[in-house]
Amino acid sequence: MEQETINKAESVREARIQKLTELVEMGINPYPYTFDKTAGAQELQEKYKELEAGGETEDIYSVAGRIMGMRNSGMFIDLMDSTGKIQIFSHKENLSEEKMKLLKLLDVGDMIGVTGTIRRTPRGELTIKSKDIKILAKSLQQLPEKFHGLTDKETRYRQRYLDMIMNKDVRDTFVKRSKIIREIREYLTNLGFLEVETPMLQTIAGGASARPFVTHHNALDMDMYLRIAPELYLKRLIVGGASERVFEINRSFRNEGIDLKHNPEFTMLELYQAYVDYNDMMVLLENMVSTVAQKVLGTMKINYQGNEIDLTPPWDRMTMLGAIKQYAGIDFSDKITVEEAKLEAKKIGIDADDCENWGKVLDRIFEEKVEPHLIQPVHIIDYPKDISPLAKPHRDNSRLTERFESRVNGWEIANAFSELSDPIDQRHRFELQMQAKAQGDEEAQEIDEDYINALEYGMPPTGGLGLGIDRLVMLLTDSASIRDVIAFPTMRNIKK
RNA sequence: GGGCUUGUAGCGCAGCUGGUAGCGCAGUUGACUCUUAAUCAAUUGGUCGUGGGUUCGAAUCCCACCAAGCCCA
Repeated sequence: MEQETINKAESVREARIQKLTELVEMGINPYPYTFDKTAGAQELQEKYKELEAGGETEDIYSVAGRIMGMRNSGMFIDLMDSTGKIQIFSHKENLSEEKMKLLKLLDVGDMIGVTGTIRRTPRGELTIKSKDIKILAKSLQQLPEKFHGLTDKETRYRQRYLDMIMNKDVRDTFVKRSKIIREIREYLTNLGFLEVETPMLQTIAGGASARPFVTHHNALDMDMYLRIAPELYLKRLIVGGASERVFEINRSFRNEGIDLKHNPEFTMLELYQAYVDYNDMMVLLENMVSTVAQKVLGTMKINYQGNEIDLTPPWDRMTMLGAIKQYAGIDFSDKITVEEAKLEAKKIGIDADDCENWGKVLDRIFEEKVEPHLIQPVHIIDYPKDISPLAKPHRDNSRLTERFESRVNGWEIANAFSELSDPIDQRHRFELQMQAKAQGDEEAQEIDEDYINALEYGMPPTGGLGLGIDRLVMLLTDSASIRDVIAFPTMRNIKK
C-alpha cells in the first residue's frame, strides 16, 4: 500500500499535479484567462537579425508559447510559438523571488508567457532576458523525446495535437492546406462564382458512383445518407439562377476502403458555370490549379516524391480511347460491344469479366495500363457514356460523353463534364443505372425524380467540375498519404 | 479481401539458437549556472499489443485476435 503510493507519486503525471498544487498554494492560477502577447518568436528573430552576439537592448516584449527545452536548471528555456522559437534567459538578478520559485515548478511542455528585454547571448542566440514569467497552462503529460521526436505513425494520426507540437513540417502542411483552400475560394470569387451550401444529409445519395453512409432521422423516422457528392443540388441551383456560377467546398463521405489516396470523409470542390462546356472547364481548372500553386508555393513546378511536375498551363489533352490505344495497344473505336471489349482486355492479361458494360472495361484497362504512365498533368477526355450518367453526350460520338478526368501524377484530381441538361435523356440514364443496380452494381446511381423535375424546368448549357482538395494538397505539400493532409484522419476504434 | 512487416518504460530503440527485461532521451534527487541534443553524479519507472497453447521455464516458438504501416487486388 505504502509502496504503491510512492510509485504513484513518482509518476510524471502525479509529480506534475503536485507542482500544480504548489502553484495554487502560491496563489497562482495555472490556467489563467488571458496573456497580453506583444510579439511572435519569428517576428523578433527577423527584427533583431542584425543584433550582434553579446548585444543588449532595452526593448521590452511579451512572448508566449510552449517550453520545448530547459537547460541549466531552467536558466535557459526554448520557447516555441506558432511562428518559431526564441530563447528565454532567467536569472535571479532580474526576477523576483516568487518568479524564481515559479521557474522551479515549470516543466518541458508547459505553456508560459514571458516579458523581458531583447539581447543576443555571447554564443549568438537571440534571447529574452525575463523580467516576468507567467504560467499559461501546466502540462500534465510528458512530451516525446526531443531528438528523435514522435515518429510512430499510429500515434501521430491518433494524437495529431502531439504530432503538431513535435513536428514543424506537420504544422506547415496544415497551414498550406488552409492557404490552398483560401486561394481557391479567392480565385473563384474573383471570377464571379457564388459560394453556396447544399445538404450533407440527403434522402438519395446521388451525384457520384459510391457507397454511402446511412443514418437515421428520428423525428422524421426516415433513413438518410451522408452525401457522396453535392452535384445534383448544385445543378438545381444553376436551374434556380441566383447565380450563373456557383461553387461549394464540400465535405463528402464514401463508405469505402482507406488507403494512401482515400479517406471516408474527404474535401472536394465542385463548381458549375452556365453557358460553357467541358472545354472551358479544362481551361478553368488548369488556370486555377497553377495559380494556386504559384500563390502558395511561389512556383508552378512542383516536386512530388521525387517527380518534377509542371503545372504550367495549358495541360496536355488525350482522349480516353487514344490513351488506351497508345499505352495498351488496343483501338476500341471499332470494338463496341462489352463482349468484344472483355475479349480484348483478356488478350493483354486483364480480367474484366465482372464489368457490366463497355465503359467499365475501358476504365479498368485505363487504370492498369495507362494511369502509371501519366505523371505530368493531362486531361483525359471523352469518357464512355455508360459510366458517365450525368454527362452530356459527345457532340461527335454518341457512345461517348463530354467528360474529362484530369490526371496529375497519375491520380484523378478532377472530374468534369458538359452537364447533361436534357431531362428525358437524364431519366433514361438513371433508368440504365437502376438496371445495373438491380444486377448487383452497388455503386450505380438511383433515380432522383426531383432532380429530373428541376431539369424539366430548363437548365442552361452548363460546365461542371469536381476537384479533389485533399489530393491537390498532397501534391502541393509533397505528402505521401492522404492521412498527412487530413488533420484527424479516420482511424479504427481501439477496443479496450 | 490477400501478402509482407511492425507492436518491449512517456518517446526513440536493443534484446541471437527459449533461462531473472536493457540502452539513450525524458522524469526524480543533487551538483553546476551564458547554455542550446547543456554537462556531471545518483536514481525511479515494464501486464514485453490481447488471449490461448507448447515447455520445468516464453518478450523470444505455435495459434487466434486487436491495432498500425507497406505492397497487391
